[in-house]
Parts: sequence; structure tokens; C-alpha cells
Amino acid sequence: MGEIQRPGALYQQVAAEIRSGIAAGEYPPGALLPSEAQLMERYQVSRPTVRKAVDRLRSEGLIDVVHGKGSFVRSIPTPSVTIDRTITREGDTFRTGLSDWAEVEPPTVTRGHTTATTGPLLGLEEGEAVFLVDRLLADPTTGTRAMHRMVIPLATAAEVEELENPDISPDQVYAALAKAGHHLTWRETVSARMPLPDERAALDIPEAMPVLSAAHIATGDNDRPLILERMLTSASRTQLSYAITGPLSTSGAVPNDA
Amino acid sequence: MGEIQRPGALYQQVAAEIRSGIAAGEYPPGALLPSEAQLMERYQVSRPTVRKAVDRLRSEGLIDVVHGKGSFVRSIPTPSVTIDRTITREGDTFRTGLSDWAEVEPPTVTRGHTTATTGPLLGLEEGEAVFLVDRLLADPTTGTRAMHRMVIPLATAAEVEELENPDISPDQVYAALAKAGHHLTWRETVSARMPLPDERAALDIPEAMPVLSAAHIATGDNDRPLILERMLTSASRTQLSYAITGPLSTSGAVPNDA
DNA sequence: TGACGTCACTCGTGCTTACGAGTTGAGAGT
DNA sequence: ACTCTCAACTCGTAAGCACGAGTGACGTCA
Repeated sequence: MGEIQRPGALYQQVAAEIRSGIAAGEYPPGALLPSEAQLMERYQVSRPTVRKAVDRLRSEGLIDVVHGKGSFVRSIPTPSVTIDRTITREGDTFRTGLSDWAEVEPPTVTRGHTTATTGPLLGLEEGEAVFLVDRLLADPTTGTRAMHRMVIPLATAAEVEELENPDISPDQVYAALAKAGHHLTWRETVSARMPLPDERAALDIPEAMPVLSAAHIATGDNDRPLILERMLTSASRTQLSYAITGPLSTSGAVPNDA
Repeated sequence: MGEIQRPGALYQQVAAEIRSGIAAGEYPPGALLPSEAQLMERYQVSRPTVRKAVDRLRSEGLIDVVHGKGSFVRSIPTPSVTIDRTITREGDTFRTGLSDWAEVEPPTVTRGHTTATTGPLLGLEEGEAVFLVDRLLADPTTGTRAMHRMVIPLATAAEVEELENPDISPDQVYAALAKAGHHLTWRETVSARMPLPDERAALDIPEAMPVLSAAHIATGDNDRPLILERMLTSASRTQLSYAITGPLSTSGAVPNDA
């Protein structure tokens, strides 16, 4: 029946066949793939070969394999949650897009040190002391989770007394900095990578799915970095959105009532 | 010597041991892991078990396995290329951040149809005819590649004669739209996912590494979507950057000399 | 001294066998 | 008619064996 004639290793050929079947709609999303025994028969290969092919498809995120039941075609991971990171100059604020999200646990405040990554972004050496405020957030509607961290240099914390309160929300931080007389600008860098094991657990990330990381640096006068905010979410469930909205003023008035 | 006592399957235990070794610096980035035979001896397991453990680490993106040489610890994939997607209101332009990138091949222009993803973004039904302009770009400095696609509804193409020229650069498109009298606003959504096989090949993406996808919608008056631009890059090599720079005017003057 | 070939070592692939464990449904027993 | 048990299905794990193929070092020969 279905002997195969494709380039590469046997298990690659089997994997390619199944992949084609998925792409062609033969196995629509949610469908149950033939069992390993059936695939053995169909392609005339041994079980380890079938397993290797199936394992490859799983590592590509195409299927979910359930013990005792079978392999199911994953639906195309369309991010269902959009986090609006729109930058607005109204009153020099920035919306994290996480204001409505609930805190799964109370925030954790620790004294830590800058890493090779966070140090340069903040204009500090690697290993300098900083405050770390960690939050685990959840979207009330969908339950989608996000890890949120603020990295606060000691110099910044000393300047703004509101920062002594660990319960201060990310959005409030910028208001506090503005109130302290800082004229803020922002830069955000977005990257993606595979999650670390603890991140996978905390964010409930399916196998072979990446995380989106957004690092947000608020800069004061003289291009001095004041605070770093980093957000981590499951890329299979969330996307980030950027836009210009509303009237944008050149000078950016700083409100005193924030 | 090093019999193992960890939860889970044997190969998981072996994988966890090696993972710890990598995290602890026993195997620094670039280092050669012990050969499969040595790992068999060290953990007193069979070769298939060792191979499965090694394969797991590879699928996690922790190591690279080279036939005939061994397994090497991957260095932490820090994105080395930053694409500046900064939104500027000077003259109603938007920089793709790809202006300096070279075209690997001539652009491809095809007539296609909106998909379930692109349709709604453009305010069209799924399956409506559109022009697709595909580019494969490369950063001249690092060789990093990017796939770039413009999805142009027929209505937009009919309105702007410059769009008949397939060689028009993405940045020029916005200038042309502005010249045609459109008052543009933008929204960009960023997501990440695992690459499709052809995308992996075109972008030279290492195993178990995701792609960053940025979809950029230009909207004219009455919130009418005019054009969709999508960029795809290797997340292990690139990151996206967003900021507000320069003076921002409320009305956004449209230049006539673009 | 140089070029070449061999050989040892590496991982890549494939088959067979065996058993454990989760899931489901059919059938026997009540 | 209902419930419970068990058999038959599923995938998960592990071992052993065999051979192919890429790489590099070493020794031999010209």
C-alpha cells in the first residue's frame, strides 16, 4: 500500500508522510492519528521507526501523544490573548497591558544582582545589586499566565519612596517615577526562546512551544535607565500588540496628581 | 560510579543529570559532552537510553549533535541582531527596520488568497484575492535572514499605481500610500511559534528554535485596512525593538515629495 | 617531507523482543 | 438493568544487536 519513497532516513520519510497528511487535511485538527501498530502496517516499518517519526512530530508541536489513547493532531496554535503594549504619551504613562490580570500569588521581592543580560540594559555592571519584584499573573478570562519581573536599581529605589511598597503595580511605578520629576521615555525589546523547565511549569506551556519575552526599559533624563520590566508569556496563547493611539504631544506633560 | 536516583524514566534521569552538568558549568558552552559509550558506562544504562536522553536535550535546544564528532553544548542563544521597528510620526512613515537588508533573491509577486489569519486582519473574508509580495532578506553584516511578505488587497493596489511595480520596497509602500492621500495609522502584533519546515530551511534555523513573527497593519481613514506586512525571523538571532523617538505631532503632516 | 590510506572512534539508523501502564469497552455476574 | 471484572487495545520504557557513515589521527609509503 503505502510504501514510501522520500529522501532521508526511514523515520523521516514516515514523519514527512504523516506531516503531509496533516497539511492536506486528511488528519484535521483534533483528529486521532492511526495507532503505532497501524502505522507499522501501513508503511511497513518497525515500531521504533514509527515511534521515532511520531516523536519527531511531537517535538515539532504538530501532535499531542496521550498514553493509552493515541496521538492527536494539534490545532494550529493561534494566540487567543492579545496583550496591548501600546505606548501612549498621555501623561507620560505606559500601559503594560497586564492591568486587568490577577496575581496568582503575592509578589515576591528579593535582592538580586544584575546578570550579563540585564546589567548592560540598565547601564550597570554585571553583578550589581538590584531589587527584583516577581509576579505570577493570570488573565481572568482565559486563565493564561504571565511571569512579570521588575528590576529596580538601588539608585532608582532610593529616589522614589513609593517603590518601597512591594505591592505597587507595574503601571503605578511609572506614575511614581513621573511624579518624582522624571521625564520618561521607553524602549521595548521583544524576543522569543524555548522556556526553561521552571518557566514551562509556571506558565503551563505545552511541549515544543516557545515563550515570548518583552523587556521594557524606562529611561529618565540624560538617557539614564531607571527601571527594567520583563514579561514572559506562552507564545502559543498570547501575542503582543503595538500601536500609536491618541494625540501625541511633543513635550509630554507630567501630571502631578498621578 | 554515578548511578542515578531521580524521579521519572531512566532516560529522563540521565537527561536531567546532563542538564545539571550543563547548568553547573561542568560542561560550559561549546564543550564536548562525553561520548555515548562513556555515558553508558558512567550511568550504567544501555545505548538506546543514552541516545534518548541526548535526543531529548537536543530537542530542547541545549546541545548540538554532530555526526562523527560528538555532542556540543550550545551557547545561550542571545539574539545578536536587533531590528528597530520604531514607530515614528515624522511624515507618517514607518521604518520596517529592514531597509539596510539585502535581497537574497528577486521579490516574488503572486496572486493569492487571504487565509483565516490574514483575512480578518485586513477586514476581508477568508479566500479573497490579494497580491502577495515575498522577499527573502539578509542582514549584510551578520548574514541573518528574514522572510518578508506584503499582503495587498486588490482595492489598495488599484488605488496606488506605484504598487504595480513589484520592486517597490516596503518603506516606499507607505510613502506611496501617504502620497495617494491616505492618513495612515499602524498596529503591529508580535507572536512566536515553531517554524514550518520550509521556513526552517530558508531562515537557517537551528533545531528546536522558534521564529518571531511581526504582522504590521497599515490603516487608512475610517479604520480601513490598506496593507498587511509580515516579517519572519529566527528568534535565536534576532530581537525586535520598539520605542518612541523624536518629536511627535498630533496631526502627522503628509509630505508630497516622498 | 609530503601525500595517502587505513583504522579507530564517533554518531545515525533500523530491527527485534519484552514488559509496564493507562484507557476503554465487552461480557459475565449480580 | 446495573455493576464490576477483565481482556484488548493504546502508548511508555528498556535492552540488545547490527550495520552504515562521518571524522580525524596515525602510520606507511613514495
